[in-house]
Amino acid sequence: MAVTIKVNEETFTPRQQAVLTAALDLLVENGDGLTMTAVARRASCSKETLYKWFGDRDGLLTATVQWQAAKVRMPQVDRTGLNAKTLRASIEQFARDLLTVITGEVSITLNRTAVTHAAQEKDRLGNIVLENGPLAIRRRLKPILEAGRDARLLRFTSSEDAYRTFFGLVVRDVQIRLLLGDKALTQANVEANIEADVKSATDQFFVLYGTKAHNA
Amino acid sequence: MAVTIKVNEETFTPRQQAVLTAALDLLVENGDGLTMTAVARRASCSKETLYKWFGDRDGLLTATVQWQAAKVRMPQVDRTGLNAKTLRASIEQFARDLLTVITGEVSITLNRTAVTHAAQEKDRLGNIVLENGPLAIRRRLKPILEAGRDARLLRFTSSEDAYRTFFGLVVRDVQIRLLLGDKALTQANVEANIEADVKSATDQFFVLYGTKAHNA
DNA sequence: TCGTAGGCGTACCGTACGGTACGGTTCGAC
DNA sequence: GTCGAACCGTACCGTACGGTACGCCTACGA
Repeated sequence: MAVTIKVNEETFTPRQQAVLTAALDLLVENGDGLTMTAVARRASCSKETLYKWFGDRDGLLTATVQWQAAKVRMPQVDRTGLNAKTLRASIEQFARDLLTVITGEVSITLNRTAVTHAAQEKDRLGNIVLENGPLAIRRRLKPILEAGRDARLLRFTSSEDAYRTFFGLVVRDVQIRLLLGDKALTQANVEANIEADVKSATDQFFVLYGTKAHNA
Repeated sequence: MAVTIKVNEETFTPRQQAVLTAALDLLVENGDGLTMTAVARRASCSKETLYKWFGDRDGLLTATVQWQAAKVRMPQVDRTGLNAKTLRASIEQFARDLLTVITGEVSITLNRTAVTHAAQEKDRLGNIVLENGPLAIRRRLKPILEAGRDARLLRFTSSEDAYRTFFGLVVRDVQIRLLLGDKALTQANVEANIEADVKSATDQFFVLYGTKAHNA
């Protein structure tokens, strides 16, 4: 099925990006109450322009989500000179990036929008978010994990399973609770605990998948 | 802040339950395209009756979600005669229940609805879903975990952390992918793997939190 | 038998919003 | 200077939907 996501192939003009920014801002503020009129007013452009550029409301929404989601760029971790210490540092970095992203206001908004979209038999936004979120991390993490295995620092049969376990250990119930608007999880609250959670998740991951050599 | 959720205190009449069933069906089918007219037609009742019974659209939605969510009943596990074998069986049962629930069509629908709702500054549905989903499991699992610790079968400092790790190991990225409409995760696909996932998650949980005595 | 309550079906109202049309303005090309 | 393209602002249209009103039917108690 090969979901192909066009990203920035045809870059948006600065003016268009300003419009997308306005759309995202409204999305973050008012949730799904995004109306074409509101975007036009916020971006000081005419509705006609919106329709010319993005086709229809869905097109604008898709462009916004795609444009924002593509901005999430996980720092590349190099796999040269891999040893127990650098491996752990890399894993920790991935955990940190993952937690930082999913707890961000923008990510929450995009995920909510995509979930709402998916509730109407449309999976387009969902795919975009998946592709630029979890799957992006997976693409980058897997090679690291496999390098770790090759260096006899990790042990697993399926790197897919190892990745998903990592995801679970890091994310736990944080994302779903944030998406559901759990008041007990304030932004500050979560962010303050990120470092501890990162450390804890990494530790647990190494307990499950590390070899004896991993804490050399 | 003590979020109190009234559940079935004032039970719905059979007729009302029929209406709620109709509403849920529409929710599952059409996603968020739930209109009062559609519910009225489906339930063969008048819109006026809907408004008399539920106040407004939000009230109907809330009643539907609340009523359905409360139906999710995790089988009670007794903590008498706790030993390594029964503890493992209990944990496995929780994992199975959790996975079964979150992969169900109804649960996906309710969660999507609640997320959509949360995108509009309303956390009411989110709280209901949280309360009857993850938190319900937590309430029932924690005593088991603590009993396991008392019996020196488990070791942890915070039962809250232990619970959340359990949640992560079991759910991993399944729920968010389902909510986002990931086509790669079909219902059948997931359900076929539940048993393997349950076993795997339980094993990992015991590796992390079990004492030497746990596999007696 | 009559009155009343509950409820069905339908018509109706108001509004919000997606989408279109159009006049007016800016600006660059020639 | 003139033309045209791009675009702003606003007015406008059609429709979908939340919410209300009302006429009619049925059941039931006096």
